[in-house]
Amino acid sequence: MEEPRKRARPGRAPAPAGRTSRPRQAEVARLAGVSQATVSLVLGARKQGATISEETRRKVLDAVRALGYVPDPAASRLAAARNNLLGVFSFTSTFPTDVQHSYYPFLVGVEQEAAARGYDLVLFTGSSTGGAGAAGPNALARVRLADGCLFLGRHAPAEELRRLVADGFPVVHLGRRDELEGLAWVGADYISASQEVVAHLAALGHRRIVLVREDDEAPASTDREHGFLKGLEEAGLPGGPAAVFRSADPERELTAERLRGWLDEGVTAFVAEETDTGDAWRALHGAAHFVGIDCPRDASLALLGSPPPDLAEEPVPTGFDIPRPQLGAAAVRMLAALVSGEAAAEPLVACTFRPGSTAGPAPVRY
Amino acid sequence: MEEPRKRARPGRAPAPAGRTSRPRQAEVARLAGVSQATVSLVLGARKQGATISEETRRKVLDAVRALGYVPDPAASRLAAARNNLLGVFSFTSTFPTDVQHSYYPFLVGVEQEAAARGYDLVLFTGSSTGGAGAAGPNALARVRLADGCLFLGRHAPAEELRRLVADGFPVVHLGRRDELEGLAWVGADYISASQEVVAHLAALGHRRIVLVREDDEAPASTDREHGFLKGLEEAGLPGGPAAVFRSADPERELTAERLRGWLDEGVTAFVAEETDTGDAWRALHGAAHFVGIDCPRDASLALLGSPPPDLAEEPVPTGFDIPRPQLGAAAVRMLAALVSGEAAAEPLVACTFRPGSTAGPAPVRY
DNA sequence: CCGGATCACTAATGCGTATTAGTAATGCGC
DNA sequence: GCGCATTACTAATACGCATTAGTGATCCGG
Repeated sequence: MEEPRKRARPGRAPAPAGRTSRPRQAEVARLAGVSQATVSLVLGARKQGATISEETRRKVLDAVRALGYVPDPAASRLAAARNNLLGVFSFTSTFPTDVQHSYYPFLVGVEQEAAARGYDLVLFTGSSTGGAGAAGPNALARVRLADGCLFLGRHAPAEELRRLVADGFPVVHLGRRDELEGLAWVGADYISASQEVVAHLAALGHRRIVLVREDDEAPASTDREHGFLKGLEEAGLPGGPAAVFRSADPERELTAERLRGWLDEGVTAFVAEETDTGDAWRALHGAAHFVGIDCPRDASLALLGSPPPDLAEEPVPTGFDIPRPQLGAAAVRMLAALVSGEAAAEPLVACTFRPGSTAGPAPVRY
Repeated sequence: MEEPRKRARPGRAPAPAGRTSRPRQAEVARLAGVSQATVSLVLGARKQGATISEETRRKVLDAVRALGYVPDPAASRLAAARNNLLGVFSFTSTFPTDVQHSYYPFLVGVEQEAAARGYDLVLFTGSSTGGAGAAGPNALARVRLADGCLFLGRHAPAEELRRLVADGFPVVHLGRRDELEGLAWVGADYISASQEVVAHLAALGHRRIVLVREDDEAPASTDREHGFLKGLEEAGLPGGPAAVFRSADPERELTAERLRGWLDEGVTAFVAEETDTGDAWRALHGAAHFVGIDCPRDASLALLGSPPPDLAEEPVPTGFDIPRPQLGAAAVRMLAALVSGEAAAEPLVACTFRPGSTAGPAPVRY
């Protein structure tokens, strides 16, 4: 009878005998007198299924301790088909030298929430993807090594994001982003927060309020205007285009004369939006100062967001704070939900009202 | 004839058909019309062995791009290879709410250097209690997923670090750490920097200089003292215990009287070490102010490091800056060297002398 | 035109753990 | 004492990639 030709065994070269490598589940199993599968079951502590006798469990755990067994994360993650890695992508450096413009406040929340859920974070930057893979149309390909990815900043290229989303790769954008169909995002609820600020002013007796905003169409701007107008309506105050001033260089600047004009018309409160540059607030603040307004007494000011760093020393503006850490945490929650296929989490995060000291009772007119 | 009983096939449940999962090498191979092994060979670009025709290589790479294939890091690691990931582990939160104590400045350099070398960073958060890594005795096990790991802060548990090192896992500690045999580290060269500051003072004519330090034995402290004394010796100035003052509560505080005493003895320059709290500098600065010293004229002050944030507004102290980003970069270089088995890189990073305005010519004594 | 060498690839592993089908052993009801 | 459940395990995968022995094919020298 023809003995089947003994095929040689390809594959990995045998490990060098010298080094005592760290123990595997197989060694633990041998020592405990059980099978490798049993060791895995004892250690896994899975919710359902297998039942293990108390004695076996003890034997296994003793062996684990005796050998100092530590599971190999690579193997665990491979077998579980889950890396427990969440990507964090920012097109610019995640840690820019200029701390002011960094994503630091978001990362605080991202890190916490990720840690709480047992995820580790992989940091990708525009430059890092250039290292491993070409920075071509597939610059974002490398993020696929994670189970899902969080995108910071508005510079994430739409085409590539679309591709990831289309492939079913879990993606969450930090900051509202509606133009991209199917892209999950989390953002701050500027509408409610702005509305609340107006309500506050109205409660203080202000009957005419003007919003100063910049002339762009970012969602963050339109949301604030929306909330502002909603707040006016709710309080039964005059809204409409007259209540909103769009500053634009050089035609329409927020001049001292313009401010005086408003005051003469009976406007007693002014609201500025927050932008990257803080220009709206700076202009409003500057004009008010120039005109010589005694801020909480003659007229009230409010800021829909936080002041720019250079104005941080001034009296705290009435307005709201964007809870950046919570935003980061919410983004992680949503990403985790997508990764595990659960129902999507809440995309909007509430801002917190900041009383500040630039708003007071409306001046009494005789 | 008895057909051998068709044994059912245990193992993993089939993947849910709905979701298009990330592409595998197998899919790439199918698309390119080659075997999975060929894909691996093309992508691996290993030094020796297999030769691949130019055409096949092109077909494979095209397929890789078309599918957006990215290797699974866990699988790569398990197959005893690299995954181009470097871990960053901090026992405390990497992004603490308190920005002052953050590792941010280091991370700036870490990220840059890692990106430049084609590595991505994985943030392993030590504070993670739930989820994947229970905070038990094996909190550090997760880092083995990466090719190597950088440890920040002095809280990394020695036992676990020792274990990693013993297993030959590449580890670099940011900050000197001699007590752990075989642990690689990078640190700032406090000795040379301190010596340089003393040399500067000596060149300005100061003949008696006193070091004010706190009463602990951290390497950062002893190094500075070492460099200080070395500087004195080099300049032919009196050293010995009398030149060093260890402040300790409540017995030995840096009082105004003590300072006056030194001045009377002919001391014309004072040097403080930098610590987490900045207490040494604060005490020295405060006492000098209290005594009414006109700083660069009556006596010179120097700080071996950077001032605490609350004293940042004061005149810039003469001393040196710790180049934190460069330290981070150096740590990555060393880690990369360990990972690739090259010769170890330089562990010491030079500090940069900061002229400042608190040191001037020694006052002339008549 | 045949033996050996080189080339270009593929088949068949192994890495260490998680999962699941299967299987003895025991308990239980009637 | 026979079926049926339950309990407590184990055998046999699969996960995705790297590695290596092997296999045709082609080339080359004599």
